[in-house]
Amino acid sequence: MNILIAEDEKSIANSLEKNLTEEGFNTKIAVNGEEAISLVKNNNFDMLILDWRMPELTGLEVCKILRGSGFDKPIILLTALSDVEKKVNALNCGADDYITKPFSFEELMARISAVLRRYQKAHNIILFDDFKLDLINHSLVTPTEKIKLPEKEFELLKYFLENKGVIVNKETLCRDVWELPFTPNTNLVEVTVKNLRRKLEEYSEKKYIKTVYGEGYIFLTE
Amino acid sequence: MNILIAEDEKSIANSLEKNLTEEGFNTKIAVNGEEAISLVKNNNFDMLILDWRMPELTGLEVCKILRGSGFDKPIILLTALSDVEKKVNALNCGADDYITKPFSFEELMARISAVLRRYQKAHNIILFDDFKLDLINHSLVTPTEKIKLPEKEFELLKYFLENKGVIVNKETLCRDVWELPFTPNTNLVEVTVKNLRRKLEEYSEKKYIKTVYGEGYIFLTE
DNA sequence: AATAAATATGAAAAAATTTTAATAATTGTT
DNA sequence: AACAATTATTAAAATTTTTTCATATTTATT
Repeated sequence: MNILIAEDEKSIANSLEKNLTEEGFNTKIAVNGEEAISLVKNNNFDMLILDWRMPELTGLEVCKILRGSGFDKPIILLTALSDVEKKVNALNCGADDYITKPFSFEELMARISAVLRRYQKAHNIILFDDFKLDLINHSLVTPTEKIKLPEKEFELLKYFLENKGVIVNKETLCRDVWELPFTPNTNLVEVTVKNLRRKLEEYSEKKYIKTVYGEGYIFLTE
Repeated sequence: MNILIAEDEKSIANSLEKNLTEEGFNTKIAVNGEEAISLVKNNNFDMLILDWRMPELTGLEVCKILRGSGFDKPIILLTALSDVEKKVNALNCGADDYITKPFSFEELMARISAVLRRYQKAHNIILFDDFKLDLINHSLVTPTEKIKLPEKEFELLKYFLENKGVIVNKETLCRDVWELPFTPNTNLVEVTVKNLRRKLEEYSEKKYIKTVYGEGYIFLTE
């Protein structure tokens, strides 16, 4: 997950970068609007955080320009000003949300989560790290290619992503993914988990699917 | 495609029914709001056309009640009144569109097409007759069951539905559905078309896929 | 360390899907 | 009606996916 932070105040930018990095995001900082636009052109960001008040090109103007050129990822605008007209203006220029300084990092994270959730739902995707699960085409989209998954592997990965960070046991998987009325006396879950693990390993050295001995599996992105 | 017409003026109701039937829709008429609500409860309509001004329960109130109880199909409100406040009110109560009398049937049809297109896109489905192609689960949903389609049959049916009423030839299908760089010297298209025809025949006596000799296939719903 | 339970792995069997190949049937032209 | 081209159908071969089965490996407990 790649986030661009466009913020001319270095202390704020660095603090945001530090906190977002700790949450598992990859971040880049642009110190002004022009640099932001240039970075967006040359990178694949999943969302933008734009400070409204920057010299030369404001965050709002960056937002307008990017939306005008077809950029469709989530944009959050940060500003010290707080009135309804500004907010309406921001949203009319294509921002997805708008946060007034000062704000807590927790609030920013909640807003980020909300706009990403909305974006994923609107586009029928589930994002994790640099991957995207395409719910329409039943494909895993990596930075370099698009792999059509066999149906059971797709369903299993989708289930894990919808239950990220939660232990799911084999009985639950048989019921919910396989839609079986009872758990069979064979290890089809283990084998399919192995096949999915193998497939993910082709594209990342991270181990996303962890076994919790005696309990089940947990999908983790950190 | 099933449409409910709630309209207390018999001549209007009958005229709408006649015209919509000629366009291939199945229609039912409710003469008042109460009957409309009852019919919605006992039928599976794909959309509603509600006259705003009916005795007792107005179309607007029917709309509010149904939306309140979770009805999520498209609703078009008809009214003789024409002012912005009424329109905002209708849309705020969950109507998808709003047409002022008098209107031409052509305009109504255009509005119906627009709201149905929006509904299908929002729900990731393609409707045809009493069927629904579920683009997320790659299933054909009939009035009685939900059939998961093998991938190639799903892709072929989706392609036909996206090109309804248009002749598509075998070369195009090889390129767009099979994603082949050239047309093979085997009859895989014919065989898959046969398989899909067979599957549709299990659920309808209508022949949707017609062969245009020497040209290709055309998917028709009438 | 020994033991048992749980899980991972590899191979193969079973099932499903797709494609190929052969031939029957249909269409259009002469 | 004869002929050729196109399409439909059938069966089987090929391929892919899913599941089963056997066994290796890991985990936890004593």
